Amino acid sequence: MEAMADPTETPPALLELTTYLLSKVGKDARHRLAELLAAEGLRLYHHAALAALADFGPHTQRDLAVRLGLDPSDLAKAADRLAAAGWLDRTRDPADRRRLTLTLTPAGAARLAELTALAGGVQDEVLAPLAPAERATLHGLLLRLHG
Amino acid sequence: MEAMADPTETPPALLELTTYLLSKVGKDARHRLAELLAAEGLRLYHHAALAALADFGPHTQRDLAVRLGLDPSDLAKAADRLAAAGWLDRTRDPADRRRLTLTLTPAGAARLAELTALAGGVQDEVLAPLAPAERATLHGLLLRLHG
DNA sequence: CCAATTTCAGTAGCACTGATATTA
DNA sequence: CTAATATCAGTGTTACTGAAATTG
Repeated sequence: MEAMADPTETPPALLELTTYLLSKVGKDARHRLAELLAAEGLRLYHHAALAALADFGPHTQRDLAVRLGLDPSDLAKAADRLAAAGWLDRTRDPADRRRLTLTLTPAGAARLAELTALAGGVQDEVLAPLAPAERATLHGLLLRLHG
Repeated sequence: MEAMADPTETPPALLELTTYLLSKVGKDARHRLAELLAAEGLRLYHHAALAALADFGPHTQRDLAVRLGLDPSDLAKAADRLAAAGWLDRTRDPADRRRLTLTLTPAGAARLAELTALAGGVQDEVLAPLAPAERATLHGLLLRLHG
């Protein structure tokens, strides 16, 4: 007796495209983390913003938008959210009163650690099919593509 | 003299996350192909729909939506576009007149070949930093994650 | 009367545009 | 007066929701 065809099977022509797999797997990973963050009223770029402030120190809003590839108008809203939660301080630059400087607070650093742990959990799920050495290989290849 | 810090550099904490890289690289690949397709008035799911019909034969709209993970209402519009271009035939199932069966036309098969070539070109760009053997490794790992 | 398929209309989230106020 | 920064309001696209029409 012949096996029933899987009605959700992806077309082989697409599975042969590495870019299709990249897009699909990446979307899935992003979606999973976004769902967890949404449950706490946060978005992926909130995490990215906190990480950037932790790794590179204080930024003006403009500089942070450039670094993260976000629109300045969208970052303004994100900074509102993060400042309201007490995770960053927003202070006028005395030398140039147009600029707002964003600085991570200790509470923000603590929150960042939690979000990073959350992201790590999602990563363990997504990469579960791979052995540790394979994960390292994948990571190295993706780093080269990201550059 | 110390080198100037790159103001667009990604936070290391994010670069250490494989899921971040997957999401970012995947988004970039999808975006590039989507732009090329948009220039011809097409979306990624148009390509996927044609590929599914070529690989698995005729589908009802319902079945095709399930296979591609699209919403049936969105697929209806996509089928409109593809039928209007003559790339698929839409016929009522005589046995169940609720169902519309989608069948790829020769013109649709020809168009699919063009779109696949387009996708291959994007893939060559995206994967340019990798040697052929590395591309094969990446592809194999992504296939395991996709399952 | 209920369920499945297709289709249309409308909603929420997200990236982007344009315009404005403030300051250099 | 021009340019830069931050902010606000609005647009277009995408994915999703709800409902209607047809048929089983």
